[in-house]
Amino acid sequence: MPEGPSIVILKELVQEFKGKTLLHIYGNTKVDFSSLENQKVTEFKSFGKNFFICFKRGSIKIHFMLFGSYRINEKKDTPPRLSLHFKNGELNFYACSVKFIEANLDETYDWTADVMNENWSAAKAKKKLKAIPRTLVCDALLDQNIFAGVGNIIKNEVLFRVQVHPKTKVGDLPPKKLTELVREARQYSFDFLEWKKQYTLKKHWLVHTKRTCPRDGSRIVKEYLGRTHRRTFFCNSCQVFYKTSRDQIARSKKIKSKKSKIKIPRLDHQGARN
DNA sequence: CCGGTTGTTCAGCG
DNA sequence: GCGCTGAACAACCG
Repeated sequence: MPEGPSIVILKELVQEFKGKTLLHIYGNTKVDFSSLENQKVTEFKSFGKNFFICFKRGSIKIHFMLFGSYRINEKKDTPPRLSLHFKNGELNFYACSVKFIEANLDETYDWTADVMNENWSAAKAKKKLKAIPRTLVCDALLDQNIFAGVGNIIKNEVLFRVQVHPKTKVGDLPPKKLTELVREARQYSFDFLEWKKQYTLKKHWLVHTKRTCPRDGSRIVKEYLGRTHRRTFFCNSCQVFYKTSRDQIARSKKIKSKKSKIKIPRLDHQGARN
């Protein structure tokens, strides 16, 4: 449920409650929302993996984390974290993080960072990436300040699509590849949205949970990579491990300064395959 | 029945 | 006080 496109689907599914008056709200959340009763839902919004139910006096922020779920006009057997009742139906949320935001959402979030948003800015994403050259691309794609909405599946699929090895550092990407990566993060998210709606998302996975590469038939590698050790699937022969010569020089200088005579061979710009 | 996970926060460490 | 890391949390599927 949790990646950005799934939240966009939720937003579309609840439109019948837009403008409707909240008659009753309850749940096992610690936050008290009773003051929102008899208030009208002004809007539903999404930012990355966050879902918002907006009222004049503030917004309920829902994050589904890994296990959250929802039901529209039906209930699950377990008690809801939050349940909203309207004249025309009900909205139930389970096992999710719930918060109340009083501040104006437009001023709280950088909407240019949301890959599903109409205000998404590829240029700003590139600028943010250039500021963190030593970060691995697999971590950069999961950075919600740069690619809000991108999750682990999208990360894996995007890296395969642009043929970049997950351990490549952001600063080692050739400029064209950087551009491609940023474009694909948004593009794949919209493909994800369409396939999810058609219930054919899994069928379209190229590497995520796969065992063989659809491109050259070689074995797909599964490793737990990056700062948060997330499941990463990739093809070692198709996805290029970029390493700039600058990196190589810096390393060889360091070694030389320690009186070592070992010469580090310079790699060309295409870099070494792992 | 157990192991694993589409994610984030936060305590505890150096 | 920072940046980093692993633990904790949660529910459902195979």
